[in-house]
Amino acid sequence: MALRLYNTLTRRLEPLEPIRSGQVSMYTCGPTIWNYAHIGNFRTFLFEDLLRRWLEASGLSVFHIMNLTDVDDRIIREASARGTDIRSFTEPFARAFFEDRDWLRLRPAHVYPRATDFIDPMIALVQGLMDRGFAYQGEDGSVYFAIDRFPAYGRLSQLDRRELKAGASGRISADEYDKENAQDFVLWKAARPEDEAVGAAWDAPFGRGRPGWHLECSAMGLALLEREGLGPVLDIHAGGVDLIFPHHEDEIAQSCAYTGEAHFARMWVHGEFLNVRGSKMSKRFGNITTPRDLREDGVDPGALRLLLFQTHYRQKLDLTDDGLAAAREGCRRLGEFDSRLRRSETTPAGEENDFTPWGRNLEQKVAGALDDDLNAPEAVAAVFQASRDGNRLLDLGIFPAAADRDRWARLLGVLDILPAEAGAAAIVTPGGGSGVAAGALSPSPPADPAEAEAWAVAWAAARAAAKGSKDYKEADRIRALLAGAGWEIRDARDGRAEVRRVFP
RNA sequence: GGCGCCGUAGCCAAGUGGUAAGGCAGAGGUCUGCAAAACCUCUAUUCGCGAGUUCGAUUCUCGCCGGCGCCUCCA
Repeated sequence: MALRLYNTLTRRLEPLEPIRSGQVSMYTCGPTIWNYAHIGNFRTFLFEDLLRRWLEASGLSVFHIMNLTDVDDRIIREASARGTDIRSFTEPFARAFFEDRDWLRLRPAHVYPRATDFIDPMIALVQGLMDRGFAYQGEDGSVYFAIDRFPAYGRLSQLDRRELKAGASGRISADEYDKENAQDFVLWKAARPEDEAVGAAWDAPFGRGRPGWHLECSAMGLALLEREGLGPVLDIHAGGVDLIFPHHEDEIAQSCAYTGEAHFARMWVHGEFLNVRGSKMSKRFGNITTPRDLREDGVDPGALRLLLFQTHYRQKLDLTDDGLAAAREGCRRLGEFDSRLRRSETTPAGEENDFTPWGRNLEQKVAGALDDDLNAPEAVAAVFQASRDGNRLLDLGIFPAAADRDRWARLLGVLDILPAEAGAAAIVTPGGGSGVAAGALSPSPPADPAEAEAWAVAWAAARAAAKGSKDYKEADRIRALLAGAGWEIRDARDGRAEVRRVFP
């Protein structure tokens, strides 16, 4: 394992050195399930997926936690407006999130803790912080974290070096709560009638209320680490750049003040934002794009993964139609090569040919790139290069050994950027047709998929016969007819032809 | 006001103190009856602009111009 990652905590590339040899604990901040997660959220999840996969491909055993935030202001507001409770309101969005996750081929985390299932650990954490003097109760009944009692506060975001402009973001009114210091953050929010109405209030020794957002991740992370016997410190904590401050800063303060450890996570990694056509996704701009939107537009998840991996995770990325189109074409090409490689003849094991260095080279390039702070664009470049070189070797009649194929499959399995719909091909041999005369075939395909394939194959055979008698006009007519119905014909050099369904 | 990021071919995007990966698009070619697919060749003497350090800078430093993010519950 030679993976180096950019650690936000030190602002340097650092080798990943797991606390327990061979094992990595990873916590990634998940979605707030108040709506459909958008493609920006998923860009972060996608880079985390690559990290997860690369750790596993490197032989590490990963314990991956992703939380679902199912109680917050927006959820309460929306549940309230619909006259329902927060659980019923969030449930469909949790399901939608898992659907989108699967569509984008994200490897499922080992646990998806929901905030409302971890109220007890949260209360214990707040109580512990109060007992240790890090937290106090305001006159409004809410409990706050006193940042001036935690000297390390600001280390992650370099807050000690910055001057805060109160309310600069315009997102929060500074005097909404009763705090000692304007920068103190809330751990436990005293219950309001609106909270009670939607089931967002719980009893606690310090008063009825609900958890603050930052508290959730600390409490769930620590509780799950303990349950798994993994100690009080995470190896990796990841999220989007916007979470550095205040979310992750606050998590560190709460967790470390509670455990007494120097770190909540040794390595903090953050992914950059995805913009859509030049601007940040926001309701105001009406440019929220979700995976389901893209799916409806016929975007292939493999192409989308390819597109996002063609830019480094710490670089801003603009999602555009041109980019999607380009990725779709690149993805198609990789898919063509992949199926060609799978179907090719094989060189016996132990016999070396030009495919042997091909495989070694691919492996070395991809591993080198991913080890270097997850340089996916470079890994993708190596994959394209291998696909071109591989096609050339196959053109020359040089075939891969099983080991070469396995290498390709394993490395592609890490990136997972092949198209979803490959379009199985049926081979038509001249003379081996069904014997059905072209005149007897229907010009339009049957609805049933299996019958449609038989129909296409029969037409292809008829075309082969026409070609055999040099009736090119008829052959071209049939090819056009099939194309119109969504079937593509490719003639091979040996006179055989392939028919395959084309997915638009 | 504070902290920070970015500006590389028509578009997207890696990268290095020693002279520019990869993808898409485009042009020509090989193969083919013609296509498709695949492959080959070509497409930035140049990395926003200016100055400095250096034998040498796209890569380091400073300034400028342009775009962007965070600054208390947004991935």
